[in-house]
Amino acid sequence: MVQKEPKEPNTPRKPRGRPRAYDPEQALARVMDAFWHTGYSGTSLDQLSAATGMNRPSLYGAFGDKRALYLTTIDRYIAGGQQGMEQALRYDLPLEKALIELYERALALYLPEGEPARGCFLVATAGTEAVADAEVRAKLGDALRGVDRAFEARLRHAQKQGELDPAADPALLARIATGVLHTLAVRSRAGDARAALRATANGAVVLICANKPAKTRRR
Amino acid sequence: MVQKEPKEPNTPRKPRGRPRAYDPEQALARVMDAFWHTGYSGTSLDQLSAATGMNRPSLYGAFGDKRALYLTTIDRYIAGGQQGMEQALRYDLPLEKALIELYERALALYLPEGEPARGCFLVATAGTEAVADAEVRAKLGDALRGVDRAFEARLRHAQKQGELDPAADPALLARIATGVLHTLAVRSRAGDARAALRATANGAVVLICANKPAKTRRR
DNA sequence: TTCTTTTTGTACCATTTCGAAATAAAATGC
DNA sequence: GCATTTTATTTCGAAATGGTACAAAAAGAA
Repeated sequence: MVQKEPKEPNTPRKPRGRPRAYDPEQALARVMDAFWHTGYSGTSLDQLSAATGMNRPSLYGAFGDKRALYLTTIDRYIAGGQQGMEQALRYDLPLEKALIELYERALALYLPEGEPARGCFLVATAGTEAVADAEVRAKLGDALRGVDRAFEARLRHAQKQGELDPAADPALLARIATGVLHTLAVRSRAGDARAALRATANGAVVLICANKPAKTRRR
Repeated sequence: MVQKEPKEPNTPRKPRGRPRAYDPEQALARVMDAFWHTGYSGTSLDQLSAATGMNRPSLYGAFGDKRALYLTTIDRYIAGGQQGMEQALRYDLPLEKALIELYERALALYLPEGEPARGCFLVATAGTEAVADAEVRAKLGDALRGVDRAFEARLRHAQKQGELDPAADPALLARIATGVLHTLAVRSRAGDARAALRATANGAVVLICANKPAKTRRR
């Protein structure tokens, strides 16, 4: 299943049959963009075909039917999101800076330069399908909990570093922090400007970090 | 266009032709439920027909095409939401109680007893269509700003009452408060349990109301 | 009763959509 | 060169979808 690139000096053996004319990774990215734009139900196989340059049978052969293709893009997005969060939630910076960095990256993802605002792929597409599709719902739930956990770990770290009141509840603050991502996701798709979203995020960061240790707290 | 009910002693004149076999209000409610469940693109006219008991031509005659019907349900939801917020954001209660009351009502809406969780109609359906449909996007944006304004007005009131630090930023706190609704909307569709959502909401209320006036703040 | 008005219900149509079969093409291994 | 393997392209077909035409039905008006 996994295909080594010819770049790799390992297993330079070429596969047997006709080489594929597309890059699966790139095709998946295009598919994801299409779903991102018009949602799962709102995107036809023809649109996916046009977006990838592959025709329908190739699409089908490579990734299975429409739903399987969608589930694959979900996994892809979740994997990328986890990686992005790890990179953004800088443990070597003060909590406040790290959170601001993360939200800044989220905004870059939700509002790509020059393109229409698209928000969060999961919130915008999986959120819609989640009620009628248990598997999508499960993936969405797992992803959300993963984000919560990443925030919580970072907040616990800050708490140990003395940046956060020992009495603060990292699990709760984490869910709030995730919630800020959700509202950014929703609002960006609703047409809110980048500056407004940034102001909301920055304000939320102040609020989350306001649980300073008692010493520093008094004004 | 507007039809007086025979209940009204005013204009008891019955309309001219064959009486309609459905109640438009109830039909719209059923249509909204259907869209709520599977989204705009994911819901076919046949499903709407089945949900309302009306056949397609009647649906078309009464509300126009599918998109017009959807836009009507959006307006309906927004109107109901505004009314619900006014009722929930009790000005006669302490801010904290009022916010908890509001989130409790939101949860009742997002997780109806005995039925599958459905979240917020706008976030779940309009959010998906918003990128490709400017009119939906505009309605969604207006609705979000309306919620923000309602929260902000309530927070300003609390500030005047001395419940909130005069230095607090009601506009910002309002956007956070709306954001809590957004995360409840997303998480409920992702399958989160009511208790977990309630805990998140209550915790957020504490955070929002933490901007107590200086006198009360110490501790 | 008969006519008019409005809604309903059946049937229909054009298009889209998803999927699959069949065939052609491009590469490797022998 | 020929067989084999894998992918690409064309084509087809069944079902679903959104929308509409038209006659029957149910009411009031004349």
